[in-house]
Amino acid sequence: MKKEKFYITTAIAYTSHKPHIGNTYDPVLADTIARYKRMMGFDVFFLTGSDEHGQKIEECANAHGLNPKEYVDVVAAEIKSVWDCMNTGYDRFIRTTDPDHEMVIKKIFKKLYDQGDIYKGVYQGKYCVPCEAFFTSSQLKDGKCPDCGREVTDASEEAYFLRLGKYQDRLMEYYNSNPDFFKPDSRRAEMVNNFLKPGLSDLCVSRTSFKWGIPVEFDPKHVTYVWLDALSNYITGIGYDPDGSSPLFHKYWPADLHVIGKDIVRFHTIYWPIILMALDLPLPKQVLGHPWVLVGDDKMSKSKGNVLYADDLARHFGVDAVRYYLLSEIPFAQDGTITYESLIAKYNSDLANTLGNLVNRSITMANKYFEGRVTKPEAPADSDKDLISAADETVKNYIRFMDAYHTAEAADTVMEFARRCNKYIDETTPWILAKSDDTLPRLNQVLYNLIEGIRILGILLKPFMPSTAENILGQINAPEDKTTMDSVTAGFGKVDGYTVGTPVPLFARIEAEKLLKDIAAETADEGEQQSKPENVAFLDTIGIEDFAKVDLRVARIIDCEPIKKAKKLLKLTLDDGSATPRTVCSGIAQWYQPAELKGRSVILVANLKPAVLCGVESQGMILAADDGEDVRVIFTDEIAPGSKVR
RNA sequence: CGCGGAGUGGAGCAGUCCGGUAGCUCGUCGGGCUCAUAACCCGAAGGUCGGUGGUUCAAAUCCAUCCUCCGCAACCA
Repeated sequence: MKKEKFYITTAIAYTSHKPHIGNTYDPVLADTIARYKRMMGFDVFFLTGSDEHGQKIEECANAHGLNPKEYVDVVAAEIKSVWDCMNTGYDRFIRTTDPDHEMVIKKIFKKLYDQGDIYKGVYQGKYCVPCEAFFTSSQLKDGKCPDCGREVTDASEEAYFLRLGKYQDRLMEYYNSNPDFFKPDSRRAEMVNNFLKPGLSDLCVSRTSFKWGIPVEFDPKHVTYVWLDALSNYITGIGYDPDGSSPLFHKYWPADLHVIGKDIVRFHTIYWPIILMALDLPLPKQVLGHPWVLVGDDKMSKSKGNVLYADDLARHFGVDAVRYYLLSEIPFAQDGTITYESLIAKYNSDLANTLGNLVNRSITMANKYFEGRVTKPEAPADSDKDLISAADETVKNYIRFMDAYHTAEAADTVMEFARRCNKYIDETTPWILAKSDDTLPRLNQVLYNLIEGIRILGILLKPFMPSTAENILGQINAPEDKTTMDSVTAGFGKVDGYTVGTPVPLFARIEAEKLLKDIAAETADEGEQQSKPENVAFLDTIGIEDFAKVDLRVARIIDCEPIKKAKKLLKLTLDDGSATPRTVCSGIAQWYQPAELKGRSVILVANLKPAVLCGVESQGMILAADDGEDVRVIFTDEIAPGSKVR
């Protein structure tokens, strides 16, 4: 029988920095789904990789004194090693700098251009300078910027655009006829309301402002801009070619599942399908936009010092424990959190106590009472029926949850059965059965049921913890053909007998206090080198006359209030030494309360062209230091308003 | 009035569509057991299900309204 195919992908990781545990969730989740599908008999292709172009890479490379290619080689290798460390069994790790990818992107660009889906646009009278945004004439409100209502101006930069409007109705139809396209479904409304209903604006697919990208062949000033380049990895990675694709492509496309973070759902459910429609290719069947992994209540950030890396965690807890944590503790549709404390708690209770101890005590008893040998009883005892039906239920529920990609519920189901097995030991009291020869047959039966239960656990855990599963099945010496999903769906009691090996604890219990102390000591060492600002390239040298054009002076904050509707902005009223108060908007609301700013003096850029932000005119800006995560306003209290800053 | 999600015992979550004794894991306390990794098993305490008002014999669940948090969009001159 021909196997059904299953093509699964992850988002490709951006090569600007080493991926943290949140970034690592994506490939781990996809890997688990891929392993599950393989186990269920699918012919799986699993693609992951790295996204390596763009201005930011150019800047990062610059800051490290490397050329972009040298830089991405280093980071891509780092990403790959983290993925490998987490035991992700991908079939290809594609890099957007791979020659085959670059070649095909050029062809795609050309093809879409030739057929009129990509056109060269010029920002003629449709560019709002303050908003730094491009608008098509249909988007303008009374001929003015729809965002700020100001005049739009001519701009000279040209770029290529992908026509999206043309495909919008077809996309909506696709949503409607494929109710499972969005996972979880709640993302659908967000996309339809925010983007489809207002009408799609064309997508900019080229840039001239930086060089590190795939050149547009027929117009070398331009490089391909991120989304066309990055998204296309899903087809270039398996051999798409406008001039004739590989057998691999014909076999696996369309993708069955794109596993991505919720922040890029928009690109995968709007732009990507439209690119595919333009290429006349079938659309992916499902997009799973998973939530984020937070540390405590916060997003991970360098300056907060709360960044966790998968390889560090794996060093302390083992790869499988980290995988298990991510898969069982991150909810399907809500952000989850990870901390050392919660990881330790989960590790001890689920892995060491419930699962590890069950395996250990069962094998120990088999060795102690029967020298490792247990045989299949003739018929199950009445009192065992509950255990056996629990096993069957577990398998059924597990499959149901895994088919829906609800790994946390599936893991829960597995642990529930492990607990049921532990309870079974108390119910049957093997140590009492061992005291009399009369009850030895019953003892054999009990242990057989236990080992059989452990076999099922081992198989179900394969997608979650590959090496632990192998370890479990190895310790009970499960016959090769009885380590498959088929052997489990066939029902309980399909092994004739076991000769178990020596018990080796799967997960040693962790002493929380001690480990936390060690980790604290370790991070303290690193702390000194940490909290470096994000690498930003230095700008070209300017003359003093250029600097002199900037009118910097001291201003006192006489009033300060938040701007409703703007999360980041505070509205400052300044005394700049002149008679009239001046209004300035500043994006510091995350870091400063209005009350703590009133009365303080800051440095004002006084001759900056005014701009309207969220409906408030801002006449200048104030200076603040920004390391990419944290922001500190520069205060100059004690100096009179209006004083010159040089 | 931009769009959407969430608020349930100390913690993390389920239950809400299709009203009817509030459930799970961890933690705490008490007990049991000794095969096992101070593990395992049983039991108990702990919640006016964000507030208020309404519909109903009956509301965590339906309706209205308010509060708080989060994401997307906009916005860091």
